[in-house]
Amino acid sequence: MSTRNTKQRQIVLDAVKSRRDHPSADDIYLDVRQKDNRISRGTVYRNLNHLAESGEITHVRVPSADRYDLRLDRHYHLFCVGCGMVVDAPVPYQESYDETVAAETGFQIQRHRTVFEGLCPRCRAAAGEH
Amino acid sequence: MSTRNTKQRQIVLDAVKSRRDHPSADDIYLDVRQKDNRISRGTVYRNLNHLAESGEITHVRVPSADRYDLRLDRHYHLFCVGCGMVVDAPVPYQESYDETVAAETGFQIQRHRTVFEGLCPRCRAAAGEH
DNA sequence: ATGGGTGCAAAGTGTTTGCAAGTAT
DNA sequence: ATACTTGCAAACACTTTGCACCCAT
Repeated sequence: MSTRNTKQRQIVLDAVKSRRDHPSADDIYLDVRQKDNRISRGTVYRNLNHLAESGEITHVRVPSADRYDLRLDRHYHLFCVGCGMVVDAPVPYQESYDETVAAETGFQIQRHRTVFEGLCPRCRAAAGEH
Repeated sequence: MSTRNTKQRQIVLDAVKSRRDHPSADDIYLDVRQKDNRISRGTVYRNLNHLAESGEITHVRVPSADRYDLRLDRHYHLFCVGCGMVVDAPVPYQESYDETVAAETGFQIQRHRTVFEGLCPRCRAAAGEH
């Protein structure tokens, strides 16, 4: 056997699934501590890695700290450089890119990750009023 | 005045411009030490940040450590998950995405970053021979 | 029973920063 | 002369890990 269903792993998975805002590992840690205040950060990180590797959650790379996502389909993200908010991007994953790049480079492509950078409406307004 | 041409900054810029392999800050630090063995890591990091902000070099976000690029036009990258090698991707930057996403989300988009993940030919071969 | 999982704390990585001294303008 | 820069080392933020104990299978 190589995977066990521990109480901690389940709590971490539930925590990710109950949020729509692309939480960081520390966000999850804080949520998880509400349910069981003896879970350690190490356990949260280990389980997030494990769940992401096994495909039960998705891991999103953005500046400062990685985020986690309950969506399993491939999609892009927007990152607000003002406040760090992450949201899903309304453009489809371009599967053809992976084939094109593989064919032209000889790489065996697994996926690509796209992150749009800019200011969310709120931060834009805040920046605008100088 | 807000920008000075120090010997250190010039050496860092030259170091980035003399490489085609998307070096990390530490790679640049090591190169730079060949020319002047008193330059500190802090100075290298500060100058890389400064040069990237002023648009004289480009900064590439990939796992483990950021890289720097002498190319100034927007383009995508490939990252080998086996050896960490970074190369330019042979697909064009999709400017229309930025407009679409801005229009649909209300974000003020500055750019998007795309990184393809996979195995380079060498690592693929190494993995293949099991 | 057995080997993956946990809690804890320490150790890593990569990067930033406070400070006093140095230097480009 | 002024204020941006530097070198140094300490501090940071995020994440991983060694170890002894624990528990799901």
